[in-house]
Amino acid sequence: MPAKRRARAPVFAALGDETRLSLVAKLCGRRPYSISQLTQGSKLTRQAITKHLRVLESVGIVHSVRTGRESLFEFDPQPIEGVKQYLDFVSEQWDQALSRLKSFVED
Amino acid sequence: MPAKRRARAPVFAALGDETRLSLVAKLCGRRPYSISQLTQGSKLTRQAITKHLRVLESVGIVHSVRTGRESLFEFDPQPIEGVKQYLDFVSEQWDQALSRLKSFVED
DNA sequence: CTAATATGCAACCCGGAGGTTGCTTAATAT
DNA sequence: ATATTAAGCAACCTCCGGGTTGCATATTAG
Repeated sequence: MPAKRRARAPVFAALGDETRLSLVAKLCGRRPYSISQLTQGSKLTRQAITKHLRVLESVGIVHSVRTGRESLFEFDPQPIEGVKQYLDFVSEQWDQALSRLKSFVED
Repeated sequence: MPAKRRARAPVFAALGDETRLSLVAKLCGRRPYSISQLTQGSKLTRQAITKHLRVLESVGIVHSVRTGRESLFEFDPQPIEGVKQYLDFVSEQWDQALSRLKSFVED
């Protein structure tokens, strides 16, 4: 279980950036976007966006396929699901702790 | 909505570290821990642990109360819940995208 | 064939994150 | 009264993250 926790930190870290969060928001809603498309509207450089995409890719939130002269990025849900499980675990532990406290006070 | 997303990046970032994840895991399960207690078993210095706790505190995942000569840290669930909402949003968008793709293919 | 477009690669900058050590101060135990 | 124990503060170090610029390369448009 702590092994799983260890594996999740990088996913959280990858989500810990505004730019990457907005990339995820775009990619989870529609099909593949090219790097240029994802750069449109951003104040950042194409290279900066590329770096962010590689970070997301490194933890499996996204994957890329090179087609012709452009590389298309697509969302991948698994890591997000994993991380949600961890958060559910935390919430559950907390609820149980509250329950224990409550029954202790009532005695 | 993008304003909310902006506010969530720091929470994800705070969770994007193994040490802090394990601190959260401890704190969400039982009541207050002092800094010394949280340092027990860790290979890190008390000061390092303190810094991590301050990071968690800065995004509201945890709060501290000074009692006597020790300061006790306690878990706070709200930021985690907020972040879960964001992840649920992402999952939902993705599911909808899949649905649209499916009905497109079926036509 | 040539120009334009989409990326990749590498060097470089800067600031902050994660960690340590050393010293000080406050509270409690003896 | 004194020794311990719990923390806070500050300086310092190293390394990586986020960004940029510049140049090279591969596709595709005309």
